Amino acid sequence: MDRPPLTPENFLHPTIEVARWLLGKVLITPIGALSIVETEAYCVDDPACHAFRGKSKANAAMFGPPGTAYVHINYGIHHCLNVVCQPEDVPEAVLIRAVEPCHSQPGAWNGPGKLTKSLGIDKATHNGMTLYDSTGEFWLARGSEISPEAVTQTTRIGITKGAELPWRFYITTSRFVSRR
DNA sequence: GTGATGATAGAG
DNA sequence: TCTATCATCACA
Repeated sequence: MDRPPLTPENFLHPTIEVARWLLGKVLITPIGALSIVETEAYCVDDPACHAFRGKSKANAAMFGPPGTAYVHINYGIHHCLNVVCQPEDVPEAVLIRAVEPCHSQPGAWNGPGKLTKSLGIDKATHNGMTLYDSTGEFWLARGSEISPEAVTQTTRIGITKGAELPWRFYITTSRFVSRR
């Protein structure tokens, strides 16, 4: 199975497009290959974005170079995995909300909190790592192309600001999306 | 030091 | 629909 890794310039397109484009791509993890079925975009002008109010220690990774992992904790307990887009100092990212196991794997994959828990991702060890290094434990690879009609675009979930922005994408037929 | 906030999950 | 729960941030 030939899966070339993604490259940093893949994340230099507009964040919304990257969020859409990331569907069907493959996340390689120590416990298997997972295809991405649900994403959300967070942009610099977006009030829901953690970096909207400026740089801080917690969101510093979002200001990093494209293809960096930004892991944040919300509600004190849940880790969320993002892929940083845009050049350095432009805090935009795509939240990976759900993945679908390529093979049958144990664990829950629907929902950003469960996803990172199942993968053993935590902020201390994974925040700021690159996601295009095929020698690492976590990286992104090309997968099947998803046709636009197979994708549903809708509003984001679980936020109180900017909730009307239709910046969430998921594969319509996937059973692993966290919510329709 | 104190209070507010939140990109969730799970229960009712 | 409602809320438990806690890391992090803003402010004093």
